Amino acid sequence: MKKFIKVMKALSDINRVKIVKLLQHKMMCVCELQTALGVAQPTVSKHLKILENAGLVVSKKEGLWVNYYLSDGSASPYVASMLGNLRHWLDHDPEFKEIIERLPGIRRDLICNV
Amino acid sequence: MKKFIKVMKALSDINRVKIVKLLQHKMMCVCELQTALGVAQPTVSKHLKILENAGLVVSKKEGLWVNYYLSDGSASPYVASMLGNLRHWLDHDPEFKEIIERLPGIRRDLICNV
DNA sequence: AACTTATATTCCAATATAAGAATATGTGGA
DNA sequence: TCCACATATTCTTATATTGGAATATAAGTT
Repeated sequence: MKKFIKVMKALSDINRVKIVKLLQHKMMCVCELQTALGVAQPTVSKHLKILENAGLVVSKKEGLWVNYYLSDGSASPYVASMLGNLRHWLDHDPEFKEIIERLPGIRRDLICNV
Repeated sequence: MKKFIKVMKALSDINRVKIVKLLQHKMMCVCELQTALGVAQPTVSKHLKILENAGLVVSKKEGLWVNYYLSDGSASPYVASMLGNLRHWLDHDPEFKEIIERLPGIRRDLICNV
């Protein structure tokens, strides 16, 4: 029960849903997500923590960066189902398409001082 | 987008999920739901409004009572999918089983002064 | 070790949510 | 019309959530 509510809450925020949709295209670090969403860095970190806690995303520390990926859904059937559905849901939503179109230009080697 | 978030938010509260699970068994009026959940009547009414607004339940006024039913899912694919999944999800959750077991004894002719 | 950079955490303010008490609304019956 | 009842709404309070500024942490570089 708690698990289910956690997943629902995690997907109740537009920025977190945007993160999920973004991660469908490629793994991303915090600063890339920050640029894509246009919010402060701590805000992104906190949203990611909520998503990770719900089992929707996983993180892998790689050097200075922390890369975030969509989870494989093994956390729970709720996660698996929602990630599956979200693979096509909202694809035609203008609010998303705009971000996804900008996505190719959002690269850490342009944002950060690699 | 707004529609999706609305459905997620509606299902982010344990009492509202309980209402959905209860309505899977039979249509219910507010006072029956109130008894099943053990909360104040206005609380139930407000939760029902949120669920109805998300398209998850529908209400039909019948005399003095307002009966609530699960919606047919036509409101959106999100509603259809979530209602479909919730038909089996959480069935074995102890917090739910307890309520569902009490359900046969919760009848408006015993609660209200018909 | 000192410095830089990416990310996480803490703290605070603004806003949203949830709950119940009190009240309003609407319907049926006397 | 007046009353009783089921439900909805309003109001208030307590709590949760969101966001950003400031700060802390961790890793790489020199």
